[in-house]
Amino acid sequence: MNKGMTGINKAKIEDVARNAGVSVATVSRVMNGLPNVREATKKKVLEAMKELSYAPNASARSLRTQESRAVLVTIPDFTNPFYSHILAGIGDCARELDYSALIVPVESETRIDKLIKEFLDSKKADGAILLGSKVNDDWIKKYEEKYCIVQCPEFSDGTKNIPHISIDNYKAMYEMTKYIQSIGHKRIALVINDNQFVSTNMRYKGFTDAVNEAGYIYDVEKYIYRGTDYSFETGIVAARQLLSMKERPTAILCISDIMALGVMRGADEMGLKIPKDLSVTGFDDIDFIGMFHPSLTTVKQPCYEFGWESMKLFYSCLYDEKHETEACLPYKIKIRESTGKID
Amino acid sequence: MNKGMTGINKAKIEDVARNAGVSVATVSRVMNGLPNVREATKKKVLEAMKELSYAPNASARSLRTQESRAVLVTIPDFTNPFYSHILAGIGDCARELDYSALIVPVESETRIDKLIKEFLDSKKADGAILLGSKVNDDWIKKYEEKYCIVQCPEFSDGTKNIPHISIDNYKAMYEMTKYIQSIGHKRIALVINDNQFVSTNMRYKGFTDAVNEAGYIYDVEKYIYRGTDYSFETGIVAARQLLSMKERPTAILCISDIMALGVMRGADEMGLKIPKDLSVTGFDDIDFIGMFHPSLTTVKQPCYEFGWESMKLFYSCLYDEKHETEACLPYKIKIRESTGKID
DNA sequence: TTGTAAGCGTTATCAC
DNA sequence: GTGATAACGCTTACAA
Repeated sequence: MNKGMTGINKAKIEDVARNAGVSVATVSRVMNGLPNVREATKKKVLEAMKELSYAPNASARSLRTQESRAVLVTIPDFTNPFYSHILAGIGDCARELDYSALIVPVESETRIDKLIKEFLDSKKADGAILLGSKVNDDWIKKYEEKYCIVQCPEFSDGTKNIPHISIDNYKAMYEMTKYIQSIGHKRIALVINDNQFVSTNMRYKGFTDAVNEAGYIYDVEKYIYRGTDYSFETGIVAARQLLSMKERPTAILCISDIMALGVMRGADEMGLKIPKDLSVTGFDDIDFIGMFHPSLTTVKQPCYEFGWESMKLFYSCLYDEKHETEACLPYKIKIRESTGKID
Repeated sequence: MNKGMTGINKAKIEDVARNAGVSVATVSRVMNGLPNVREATKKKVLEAMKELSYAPNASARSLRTQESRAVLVTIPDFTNPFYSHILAGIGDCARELDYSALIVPVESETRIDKLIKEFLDSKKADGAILLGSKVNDDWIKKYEEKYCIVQCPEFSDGTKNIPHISIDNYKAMYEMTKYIQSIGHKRIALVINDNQFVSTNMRYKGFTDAVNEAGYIYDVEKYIYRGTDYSFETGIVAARQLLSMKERPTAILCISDIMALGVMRGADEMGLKIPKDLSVTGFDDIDFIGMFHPSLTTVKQPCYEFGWESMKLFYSCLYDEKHETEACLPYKIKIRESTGKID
């Protein structure tokens, strides 16, 4: 290294000790707020530290204490706005707890697997927060005993006892469906996908239960469109298909906002007005849907809190003897212009 | 710590050495790919490492080598999609170079200042990549000699000699304006803001130079709206004001996509059709503008590459005796539906 | 080609 | 209350 090598003239604990006329042990005690240091001594040390603008060496400390005070965060897709607020929450909370977040983009399960091994075994991080775990990511169990792992806001099926943060996806979708029914809709469609997220399954169940309870439609499945992703294009295609049924739905519920925007576009192409001819709902309440017209009725997920609470839970797992293993955060149904009454 | 404390039974270099029947020095040589190791010895060591699933302790290594192999990345706003691809680029390249990215959200200059001091002085990171530096962030100079700092894609005025990555904002806006003129527009407006980014100033100059050269309007400033941010709302307000002038502009250029979307909304409210009555352009080409109608003509910034190249430049600053101090990446003007000919 | 040993900057266990 | 000093796990002269 060229620069940074300049660390040569950086003050170390020994320098502070000499400058304050005490031993390194005392300096260490002051730094770490340990008891049994006379007030006058403490003051001397603090002054010496300031004078030398001393900063303790993180590696030395980690080596000695066996903790890195860093957390590995694996993120499937940086460009998905859904994760942005989560990262912000993790980042802010980590800072508060004096932890560093090592945020690493990963696309495949095998890569996450390797990454965890690499970062945790080498003690670059004390544990991990995994964003977007798939239902069958059972390999996570391997690490569960050795390390502190938090999953957010998805979690794998075989790891329910591993700490995780989420909302009650079942209840959210159930409630949304009930709301749509309450304003008169009977033929209600669902746009979903075949990914491996636990949230998808839960939302599906919430929807079908609500529909079946109402008893309006006999074959729920006829009104379910399954895409392969959460995309705008999938939404368009879904709308085209669902809206050309002979008995077309009067409401289309989507498991993502982006899909819902696609559905609205598809409906628009077919000359349908929202919400007069069709009600549409999304899921997530991502930032930029505020720029669309009509504004979208959706389920607001507490993304920033997802992040913040994940970090807190992570910390608690590491340091508290007794700690929660999961947290279910409150969501909020946001009723806006894209849904309306049926006469 | 509860877990992670389990590091007790982790293999260390000494264990590998014993297991392979060699000294720790030899194991270290093998690990680091140093020459002068007999092939047979190397094989023995590699086997022992695998058998014990040995992972070198990062802190010990950092302490000894005086390098953390981590880079601090300060990001003003996680939720701004513009930064997402940059982070992805940094993350991927860092991984390639075996570096960790410590991504920290920061809102104020003073906090960045503190953060740099804290992370670099304590050797948590070997240097920093600063996202979104303001023109007058001259405090950065303090660190320039001691540490490797890269700015991207904005940079402060007094630090032009400090490594940075960007596009030629002047040229991009100049070209865009020329294009708009080439399709017949004479009264061209600009929506800008009073932030402290160097890119804003450059785009402003590019615009005014192009307009003045053409000589269509005498008072360029009359057609410039200055907001306080890059927001959708600012775009709406700008449109309302600009479009109610007695000689209203036939084209409105914006320095961000979001603002341009706002302008389109504002124009829509006033009953104007795009591009028949008004041409609109944005800047950035952020992902989700693809979902808007009409599709937006804009300047595509190479965000992922911004990130990737920043990381490469950072690395090069650290390890290459001779290295570039800046990189100007190619942008691309994307002509879509929001701009059209004037008869 | 390989081994020995010093040292990186802390923390923590003893003495005093 | 305070001070020596032995780790923590690695890299790297220097010796062999």
